[in-house]
Amino acid sequence: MSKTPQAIRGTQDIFGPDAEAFAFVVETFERVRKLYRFRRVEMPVFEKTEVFSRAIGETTDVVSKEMYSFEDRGGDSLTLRPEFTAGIARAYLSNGWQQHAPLKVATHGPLFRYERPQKGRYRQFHQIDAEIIGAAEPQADVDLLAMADQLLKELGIEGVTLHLNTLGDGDSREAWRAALVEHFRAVKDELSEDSQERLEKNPLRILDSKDRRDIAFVADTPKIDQFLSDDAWAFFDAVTSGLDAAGVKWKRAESLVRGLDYYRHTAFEFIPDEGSEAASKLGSQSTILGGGRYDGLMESLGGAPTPAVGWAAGIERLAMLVGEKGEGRPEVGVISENRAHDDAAMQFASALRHAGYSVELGATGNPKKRFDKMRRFDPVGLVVLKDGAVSYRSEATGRLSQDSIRSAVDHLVFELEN
RNA sequence: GCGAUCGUAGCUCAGUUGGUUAGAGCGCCGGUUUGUGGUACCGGAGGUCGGGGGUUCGAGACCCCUCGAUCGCCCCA
Repeated sequence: MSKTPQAIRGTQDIFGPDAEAFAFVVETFERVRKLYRFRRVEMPVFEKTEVFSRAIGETTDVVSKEMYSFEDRGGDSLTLRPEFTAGIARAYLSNGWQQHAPLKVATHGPLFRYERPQKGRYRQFHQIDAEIIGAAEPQADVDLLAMADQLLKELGIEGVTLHLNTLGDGDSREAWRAALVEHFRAVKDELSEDSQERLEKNPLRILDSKDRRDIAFVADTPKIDQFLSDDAWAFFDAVTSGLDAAGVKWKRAESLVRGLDYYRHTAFEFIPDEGSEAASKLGSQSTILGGGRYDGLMESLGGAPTPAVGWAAGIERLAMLVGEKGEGRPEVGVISENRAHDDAAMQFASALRHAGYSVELGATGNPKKRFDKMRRFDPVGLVVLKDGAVSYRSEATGRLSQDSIRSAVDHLVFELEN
C-alpha cells in the first residue's frame, strides 16, 4: 500500500452495524449480570508476566507461545492480558477481597493473544467475563451457568447447547490423566503427529482430536467417571440437578476438557449444534462461551486455597450470532430549506434533543440536497423550516404520533417566538 | 507454527492466451430538473493495480520475496 499506516494484524476497526451488534452484546450482558447481582469490576489490561504464567500454566499454548510480553523501562516483564481470570484472581488476593466472599464479579474488555487470525479469532479480541470467587458449593456453578444461559436467550441466540463435564477433584483428574496416557501410549505409533506430541504435553486434548487416525482410539478410552471420588460425584450430581431446577438444558460431554491447567470439577462450553445456522456462521471457532471451576488457581498465585468458578465468552463470536443490528431511525429530522434558517434549525434540534427525542439535523451542505440526504436517515417525524413557516409531518407510530410531534413543534414555535 | 486461496477507485467488482492514455455500478463533489419521503439528466474528483525485486520489446496479468485478508490444522472465546 501507500505510506498510510495499516492496522496491526489481527486487530479490527469495528463500525456501523457490526459495532451496533457488539454494543448490543455488551449492553445485554450488563443488564443480565445485574439481574444475577454480579458486581462490576475494571481490571488492568496488563499484569506482571508471572501472574499469567503461574496461574494458567507454563506448558499451555497460551503461555508458551501466545502472550504479548515485553519489558518495561524498569526491567519488569509485563504481559498484555490473554484472559481475565488470572488478573481477577490476582486482584482478589492483593486487595483482600476475601472480605467480600463469596464475591460475584463481572467485567468485559480487550484481550490479546498472538495467534494466526481466522474467522472469529483475533489478536486483539474482546470478552465478557463472570466469576464467583470463594464459593465451594455446586449452587455457585448453577447460578453462574443459569446466567450464561439466560444471556444467550436474551441475545436471541438459538441452536446452541451447554456441553457439560466434570474433571473431578485434583486426584481424580490426575488418575484419569495417567490412565489416558497409558492407554494412548500403547498405540502411540498409530496416532497422528499432533496427538503423539499431545501425549506428553496435554493428553486430555487427544480426546477431541479431529484426526481420523485418533478417533478410532478415542472410543474405548478410560472415562473420567471411573475415577471420580464419591465427593466428586456428589458435586456433579448437585450441579446437574440444580441446572434442571433452573430450567437450563445441558448435555453430558464426557470428553470435554479445557485447555488451561487450573480447571477442576465443572467444565463447560456452549457450542452451536451441528448443522445449525449458528455453527455455519462461526466456522471452526465453535466455542462461544466456556469456563469451569478453578479451585486450585489461588494457591498457584501464593494465596490461601480458594474455591472459584467462572466463564468467559467472545464478544465478536456472540456478535456474529445476534443478527443485524441497525443503528436505528432518528425520531425526528430537522431541515432548514436555506441557509437563512440554519440557526433556527439548530435551535429546534437542540430543543427536541433536550426533550428526549433523537434528532438528525439537516443544516449543513447543499440546501437543495438536504431532503435527499435526510430521506436516507428515514426519520419518523420531519420538521422543515422554510421562509415564513414551519411544517411538520410524522408517521403515527409510538410516542411520535402525528399529535405528539405537532404539539412539540407548536410548543417550540411558541417558545421561539416569545 | 503448518497448509490452501486471494489482494484492481471509498465500497462491490470487470479487465480475453502479457499488447495504446486501466473500466463499470454504487457512493462522494458540482450543476440542471423535481419540490414535504428512496426523481431524472449532465459534469467532476478519486487508482504509481497491497509493497519490493525479477523475466520480457512490453507486466494489473508470469516468477521470487514481503505485508495483509480469508479458509482449514493447531489452539481457544
